[in-house]
Amino acid sequence: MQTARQIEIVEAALSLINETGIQGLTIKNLSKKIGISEPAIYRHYENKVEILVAVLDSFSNFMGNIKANVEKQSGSLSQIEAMFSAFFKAFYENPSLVAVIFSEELFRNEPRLSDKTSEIINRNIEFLSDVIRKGAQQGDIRTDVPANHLAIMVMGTLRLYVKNWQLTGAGFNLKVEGEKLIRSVIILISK
Amino acid sequence: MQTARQIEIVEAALSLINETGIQGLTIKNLSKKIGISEPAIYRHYENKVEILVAVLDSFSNFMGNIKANVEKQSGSLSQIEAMFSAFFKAFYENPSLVAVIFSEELFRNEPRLSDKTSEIINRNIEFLSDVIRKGAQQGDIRTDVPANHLAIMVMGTLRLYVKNWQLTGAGFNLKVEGEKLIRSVIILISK
Amino acid sequence: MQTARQIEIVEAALSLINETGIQGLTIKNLSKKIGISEPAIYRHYENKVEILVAVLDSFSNFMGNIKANVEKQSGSLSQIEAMFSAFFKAFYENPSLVAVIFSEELFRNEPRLSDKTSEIINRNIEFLSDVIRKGAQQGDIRTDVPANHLAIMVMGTLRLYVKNWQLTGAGFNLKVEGEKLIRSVIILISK
Amino acid sequence: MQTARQIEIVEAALSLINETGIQGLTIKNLSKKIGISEPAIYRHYENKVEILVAVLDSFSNFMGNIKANVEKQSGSLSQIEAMFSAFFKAFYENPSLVAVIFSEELFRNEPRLSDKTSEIINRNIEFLSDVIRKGAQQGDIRTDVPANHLAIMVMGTLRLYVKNWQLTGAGFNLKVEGEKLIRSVIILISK
DNA sequence: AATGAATGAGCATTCATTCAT
DNA sequence: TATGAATGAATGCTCATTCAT
Repeated sequence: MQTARQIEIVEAALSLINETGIQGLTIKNLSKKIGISEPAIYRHYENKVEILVAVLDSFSNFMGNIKANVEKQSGSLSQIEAMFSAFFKAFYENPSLVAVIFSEELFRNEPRLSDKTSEIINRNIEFLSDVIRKGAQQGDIRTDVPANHLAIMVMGTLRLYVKNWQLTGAGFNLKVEGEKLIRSVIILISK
Repeated sequence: MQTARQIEIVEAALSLINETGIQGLTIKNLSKKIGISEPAIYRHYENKVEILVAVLDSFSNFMGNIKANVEKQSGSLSQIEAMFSAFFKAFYENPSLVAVIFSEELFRNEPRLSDKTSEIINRNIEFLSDVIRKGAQQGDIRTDVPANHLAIMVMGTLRLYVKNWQLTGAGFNLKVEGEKLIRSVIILISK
Repeated sequence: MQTARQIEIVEAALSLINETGIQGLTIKNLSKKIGISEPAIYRHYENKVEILVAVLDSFSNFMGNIKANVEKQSGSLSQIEAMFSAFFKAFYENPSLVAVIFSEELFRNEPRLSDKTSEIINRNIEFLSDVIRKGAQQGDIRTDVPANHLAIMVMGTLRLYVKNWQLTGAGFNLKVEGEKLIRSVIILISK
Repeated sequence: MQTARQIEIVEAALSLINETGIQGLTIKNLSKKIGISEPAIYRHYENKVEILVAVLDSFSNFMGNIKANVEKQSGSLSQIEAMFSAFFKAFYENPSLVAVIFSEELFRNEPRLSDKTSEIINRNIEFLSDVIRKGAQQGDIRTDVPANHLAIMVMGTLRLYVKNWQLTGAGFNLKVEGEKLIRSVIILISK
């Protein structure tokens, strides 16, 4: 379980990553943002890597929640639609998350972080593959293309779209425009 | 024009990024790799940002070359196929490039770098959109989905696939497996 | 008088010094070893110096006990023999003590500690000098060499031998080998 | 070979150890003493341990020189006498060395340093044992006590005496009083 | 008697960059 | 064209100690 301070630290880290990139996530900036001294941070997390692990874990949980909700939907296409919607909504409301999902390059030096990162990506693709496979069995999704290829396409589309949104400085309405993209994706993978 | 030393520096930077991530690209490491002193670097590039600009420029040129070749192909689907093939081949033979294409997160602090980065991404999507639009006009590519959506899907698929290849430590044959993915993509976007 | 907790702290400090050197004696390590919080330490000792003073005092007491027992022996040579024996036995059974006896270098900054340290050394030499002087008067110990010189030799021999034993990682049997050394020392100083 | 700056750093380290103990040997103090910035130190030594290694090496060389001179003497007793004399003279003129010879306790955490330290001690005892053994063969030194015991006694005497001199704050004339101690030692080990 | 939370001061080290040669 | 020497600013982290509870 996380203490209130730990949650506060993770949130501060998240928004710091969002504002200034991972490079800006220093213990000094973190402590300044929270309004405590630098050593105080170490009372709550053993070191910086542990904080990033917590950030990734919170992101992982957040993903898990989305999936849990998505699975309640009936029909694979509806599930994928719901998944995209949930993602876009979450990123729209909490842009900090975008920075995390694309921080893999920065975590490369620390095995614990890079492992967690690729684990998250793979779990998402795995999940999507399952959904698609079921949809194919039920006759909703096309079968002339392997399910894992479809999964990569769907996930890759999502990622690039969100990334672009971030690069434009949230220059378009991710929720609204995203809905349109979803429909295009659905058309493409439907039988 | 670039001097021999400048090219050497850019190449060293590229392979350093590949081996140790952007974090490992320090002037010290760079000079050690080339076998000159640290200040000597500054004889050839004004500062570190300038080196990264040169890295991105060389990547941009490399992209331009691919596109020029691709345009010689007749038929939009063949062009997309050729583009994918060329990408996979290039990344396969020169994995350092992968690190650069996903380094956006690290360039965020430096406007010149982040601009160049998003410019590269957008140019690629733009190019793909054009190709797709033409293909749609010629009746090769489906028209029930906007061209720019298709472009994002195609480009997003490519990116995520290459990223995954990198994350697995080049754990599968990008060229061979990539060809299969191309075929799936072609199936999806064909009329 | 010392409370149970105070004794516990001194003992923990002693074994911490033995395991990791004086550098490893931090309030954090100390509290971890005892199983209480860091501030709790300050309930029992005003500060770290006070703990070290207590450690030195306990060492001083331990020395005093040895001497008291030694003085019951009749004959100076037997007393010296007994003293050596007692030392070797004590260090053998409680290697932590060795670290303390050679920690002078680290106590230099704190006058209270360095004073206590040199006081312990001097008291030992003084004690030995007395024993030797008496032995000389009784005709057991040679008189062609000043008693205080003999005392330094005897004490110096003891220290270096114990130090070596520590440096070898208790690589030989201090009690058994020590007995042989005692005999050599006795031969040398006997009349 | 050492550069002028490296020698300067080692000497500054040595005198810093002498003045404030090993605890006072920080990069900050070191750079302040030399009059350069902290990072400048790292241009000349890779890290702090490397500086301490250099300090120990210079001490080791200094010991080697003494021994080389000592071996020119004819007769084991003269050699031991000369060795003591040289030691006392060196410590008297350069008290910083005393701090180093007794810093073992502080080097315990760093294997490279603790190894070097015990190597120096053992080499000295070894050297003395050899000298004594030869003296015994030539009939100058007593044979009723093992040579290595005599070596430990001689070396231990030296160490404790020098230590005491340091603890008294150079409160007596090490050279003059030392000569007297040498004579006592010689008397004891002579046949 | 004990603790969770916090802190000022300090530490070794790294970084991009500059300057005299 | 290159280098040895240097630096200001920063980084992650540790330490002994304090304070409110």
